[in-house]
Amino acid sequence: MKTENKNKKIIVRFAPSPTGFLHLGSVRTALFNYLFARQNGGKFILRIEDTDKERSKKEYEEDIARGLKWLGFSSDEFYRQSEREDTYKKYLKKLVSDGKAYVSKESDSAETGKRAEVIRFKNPNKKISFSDMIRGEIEFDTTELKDFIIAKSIEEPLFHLAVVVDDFEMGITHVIRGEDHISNTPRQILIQEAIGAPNPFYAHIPLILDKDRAKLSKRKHGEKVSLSYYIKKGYLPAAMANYLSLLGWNPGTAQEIFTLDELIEAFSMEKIQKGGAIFSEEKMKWVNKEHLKLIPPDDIAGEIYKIMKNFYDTDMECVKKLSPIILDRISSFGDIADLIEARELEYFFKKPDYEANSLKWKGDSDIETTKTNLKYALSLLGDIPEGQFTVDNTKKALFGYAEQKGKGSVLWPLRFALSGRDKSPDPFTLMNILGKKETVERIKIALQKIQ
RNA sequence: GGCCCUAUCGUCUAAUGGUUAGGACAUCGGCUUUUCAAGCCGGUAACCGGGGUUCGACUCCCCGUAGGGUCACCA
Repeated sequence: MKTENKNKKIIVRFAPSPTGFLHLGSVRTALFNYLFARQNGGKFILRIEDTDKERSKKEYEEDIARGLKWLGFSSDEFYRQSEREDTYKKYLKKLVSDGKAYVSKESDSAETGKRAEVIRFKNPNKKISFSDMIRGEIEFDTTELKDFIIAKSIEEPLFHLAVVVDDFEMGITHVIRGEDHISNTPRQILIQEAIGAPNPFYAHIPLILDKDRAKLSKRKHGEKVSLSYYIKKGYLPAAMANYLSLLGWNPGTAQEIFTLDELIEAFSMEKIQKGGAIFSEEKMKWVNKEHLKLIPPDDIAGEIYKIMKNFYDTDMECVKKLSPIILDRISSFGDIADLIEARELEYFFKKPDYEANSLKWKGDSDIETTKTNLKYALSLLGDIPEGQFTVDNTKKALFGYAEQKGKGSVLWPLRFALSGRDKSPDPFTLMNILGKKETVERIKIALQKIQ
């Protein structure tokens, strides 16, 4: 049954229906199609399957286009099925006149609201088998499919007819789609045979599953199945593609972090998994963080600045200092807003407010020790010139004393005086960011609080 | 329920008849300029069950079991 298209240019298509926001499963289908096309110098076609006029919405089509653009999956051709009805009509007419399809009178249309007449495909009732590139030989007995409906009327084709006609006319060589389409394949092959179209190669990729091992569905999981949710969360397009590629595929090496170009290079159909894979936001966060590390520091600072300036009166110079400690604490840009909301960054912009008792290290018996240490630290810091408040210099100045008196006893009060929080970066980093003047002021305030 | 697909640590996966069953995420310990975060080091953790085939099965075959997909005038 295999068609002789080995030497032809590879042409694939991503064919979503605009009946909802771009779904993660669709994104991965698009990704595999895109990678396969680009790797083989083939064509990647985007085809909007909007034959269902009731459910198709322009905003969903726009969401699909926006998502693909964001991911960087450029398409070579674009089609909208709603604009190709003349073509389907031509095939439908031919099918009917050839006796391979017929207009069927339906009963009980009055109660169900369904049409009195539809076009049914005349099922030859035979066994259909095809070789799936991922699963191997699959056989169906089409008898149970009966004479299935291929169009509501000569003007209104349905899914199976439109798909087969388009794949034929567009010269699709490989149909790469979700496993949920396996059972649609025999119907489509039947139609291919009826219109004299060659059979494309098929590759049915496993589904993306939820924690309960069920298909990721909008109904059950809401916005988390939509790409737009992750765009909003500040994930990187390359990380998204990277993580999704790892769901149901592996490169055959230990490499896990890939740019899109590296993915195009490494991709292979043979390495696609057969079983469904559970989506893990945890691992995706890790992949995103790895991609974050690949970005030049100044670019990261730029992104952070864009977000920070909405909350604090700050400038690029300040953000560049803050950037490394923020990067350590986020896995996507969306986490920055969370950090700000949790007031984790507030003390960089405004003097902290806290109880004097918090300054005391848990190992010290009384706050007098805290006071002594803070005072002495202040004097040590005083020797460092204004512009040279680097991590190294402050460390050099304080460390001997800290080791002598106990690191916790010296360093904790210092850190707390600067941040006012139980959790923060270490005092040396804090001093470097705050600068000498602010550091000295905050230590003096701490000393006053103790009295 | 019919038809179809699938089955290795909690999760994503490697292994293409011979391995102490490997890696990654998560988790748990430890380390670090004694809070976090990040980083580094280490630990726990898997071949669904039963039959074959074979000198030898995670790997091949069969039967179970479990999970999933699909059964529209949606796509």
